[in-house]
Amino acid sequence: MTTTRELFATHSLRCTRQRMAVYEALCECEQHPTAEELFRLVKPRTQKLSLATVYNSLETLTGAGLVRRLPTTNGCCRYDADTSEHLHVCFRSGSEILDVPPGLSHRLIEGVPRDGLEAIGRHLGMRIDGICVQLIAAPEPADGSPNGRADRI
Amino acid sequence: MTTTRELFATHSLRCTRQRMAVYEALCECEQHPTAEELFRLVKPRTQKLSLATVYNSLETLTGAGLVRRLPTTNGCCRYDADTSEHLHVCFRSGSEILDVPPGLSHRLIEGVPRDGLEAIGRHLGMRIDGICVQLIAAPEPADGSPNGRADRI
DNA sequence: ATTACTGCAAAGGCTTTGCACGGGT
DNA sequence: ACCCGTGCAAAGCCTTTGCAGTAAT
Repeated sequence: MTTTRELFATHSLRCTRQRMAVYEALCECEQHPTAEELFRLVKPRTQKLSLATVYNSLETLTGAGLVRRLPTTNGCCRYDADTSEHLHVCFRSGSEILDVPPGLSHRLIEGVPRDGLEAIGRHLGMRIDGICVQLIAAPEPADGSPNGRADRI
Repeated sequence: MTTTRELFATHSLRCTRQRMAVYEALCECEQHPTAEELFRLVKPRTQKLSLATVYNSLETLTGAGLVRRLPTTNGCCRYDADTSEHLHVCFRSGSEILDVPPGLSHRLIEGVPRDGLEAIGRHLGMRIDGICVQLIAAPEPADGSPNGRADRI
């Protein structure tokens, strides 16, 4: 078990009270909060914390690779301290993002054909070095309505 | 070949000059533009078009299922008139989104275990009715640098 | 004739930035 | 002692909204 201090040191990050509080709170979050949500969560337990610092910390941590920014469809970023490759479930409402359990995440990510990715990378002159999978969830209709069934995709 | 008029009629959408121009321009786009980019593209060929109307049109078309909003990581939405399930490549810079060729898209999407999705849906009390896959691309390093190789994922 | 859509400009979220101060190394 | 990180408030970007006029059905 490495401490936040050690982890930050490894990445040449200064251990400020605020930055550590932000990171540790994010690590404990099951759902992936927005900057604002994280601020409201961390603020009460931390003296002298501003929203700007939450943004700055998240930016720094993202740059260091300790935090991942999750793409969203409503212009408001969400953050994840689990940087391992795993899937997310997003609600059509855009209200929340959840993790898919590791088992299924792993199964799907293993199913990705490596050679295909490399081919794309070569074609673009880029390196494909990450994958982001979001399952889109909509409210379950009461009856078996004809459209939008689970097998649509 | 159905015309835009017919398509809109099918979805009970009014055929305004602006809305049709926005939709047809988006259909022709290879890359997936932001609202602003689309506006700059359509404006010269369309009399009386405002940016607000581009936003309104995209919102309406998205609601009708003719257009898809692509999640991004920088708080600025991109749009895609191809609503079939396919993969995207996103650059770390956030500057652009490209399509993955249908062949590989299809191969990957077919690899998704349906039973797993259904299990997740049941668990959430939701219906999983879409999937969004983004491959993340970074500039190819000149040498074979140790970290961030294509096989990281 | 009715109703929805448009343009314009203002307002609204989310995020970044400039600057002076304080804290980490 | 040095320099980065912080707080605050202002500015910035993207998007939505209110309203009066216009166009589609």
